[in-house]
Amino acid sequence: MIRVVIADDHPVVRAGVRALLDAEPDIEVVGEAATPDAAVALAAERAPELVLMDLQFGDRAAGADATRRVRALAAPPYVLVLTNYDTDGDILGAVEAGASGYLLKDAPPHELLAGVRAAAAGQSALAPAIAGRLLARLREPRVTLSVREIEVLRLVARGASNADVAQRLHITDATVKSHLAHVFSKLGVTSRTAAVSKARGLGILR
Amino acid sequence: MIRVVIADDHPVVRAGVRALLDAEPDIEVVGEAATPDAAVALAAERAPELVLMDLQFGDRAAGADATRRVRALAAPPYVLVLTNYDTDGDILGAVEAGASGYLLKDAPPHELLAGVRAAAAGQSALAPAIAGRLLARLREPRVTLSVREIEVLRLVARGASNADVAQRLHITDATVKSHLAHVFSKLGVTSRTAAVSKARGLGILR
DNA sequence: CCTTCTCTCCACCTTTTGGATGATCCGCCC
DNA sequence: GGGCGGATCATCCAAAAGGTGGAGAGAAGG
Repeated sequence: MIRVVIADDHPVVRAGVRALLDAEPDIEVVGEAATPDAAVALAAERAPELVLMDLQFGDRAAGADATRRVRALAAPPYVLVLTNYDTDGDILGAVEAGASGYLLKDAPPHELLAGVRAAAAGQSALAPAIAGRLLARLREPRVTLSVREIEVLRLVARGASNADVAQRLHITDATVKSHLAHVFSKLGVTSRTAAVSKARGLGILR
Repeated sequence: MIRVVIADDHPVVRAGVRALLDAEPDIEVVGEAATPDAAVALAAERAPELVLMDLQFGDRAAGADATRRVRALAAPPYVLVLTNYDTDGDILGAVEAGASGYLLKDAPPHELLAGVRAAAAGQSALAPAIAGRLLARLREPRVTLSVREIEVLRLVARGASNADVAQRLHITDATVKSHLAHVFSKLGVTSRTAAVSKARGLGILR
């Protein structure tokens, strides 16, 4: 019997997953959590084999953090991430946090069940679409922006001009341009708007 | 007995809504649809009192269109929109398409049930958070971009220069600038990046 | 200790973008 | 038919953004 805890802030989704899992003779849902904190507490208390974790709690990507904390427990259950959207940043964050697998909510039920059984057995369960993305990511040279560069880019993404950014960060606009030039170079683009677009796609900006 | 059709591309969500509704003695789920087309067909065939419609099918906001088609049927069932995100554009589109109500998937079950019963009775069912947004929107002067303007803005959002846009749309860059000038004016901004940012916030761009 | 990075900062010059203004054409509505 | 808004283009000018190059400070590592 696979004991499962469901962590998702959407009651509808919890009910759906529970309905799907309860119909299986070898799977038992032993708890539901609506918040990351509750998820960690439940995982510690009920000691399930598996936690089905949503990545988006509220508007935050707090699921990755919760995954990390669950995996840090004394007898860590496996964590299977279940989410509806699939930006590269989310995936990477979840895997780094110790998730055993990554499924999309629009996956057919049999795929969900297969993922649960695989994860509970200690195997990896990646949705095919996700696996492809991860591989693509590995092939690409890792793009790392410095803290300052991200700071600048975030302001730019909100529509700030170089002068705005300079003022807000207490630097000259020449420096802002310099940071942006580096960002452009790293991202392989030639304009601020393109940089923002690409950074979004890479999960650097939300 | 309230007869309901569920339209959502996520099997998990369908199972969840069905589980919640099936537990009620006065509600009967008479069909599930995974695509907009299937939703319209089912609505015509089963003649439910109510269609619970997701807005996001795949990556498109095809739910609004499906809502419109359902409301155009001979004996139109009420449509209750059930979605997880709440950008202003989506809300407005759904209401304009003839939706009786708008609920969020993170709403507690009793709110969902209340919404279903209200909508089936012909009343309006708006989640409080949504109602507030709509009011805020009404206070603001209506921002409407023309098809062409959105087309231009979408390319700009991907990092295209004026020349790129001009080439892709087979117009001169003077025209591109003209369109963008109008967009800036309508959105109350002075730069392309700010326009993209604001348009995203308003739900004009995804 | 010295090299080598990275991050931060800045100045000069060129290209792109935005602002202002005006004009033509077309489809739609009263 | 006249008015209106959308789409198209043009020109001129000012401002913002991008390209290039360099310099200092501190961390990493031989």
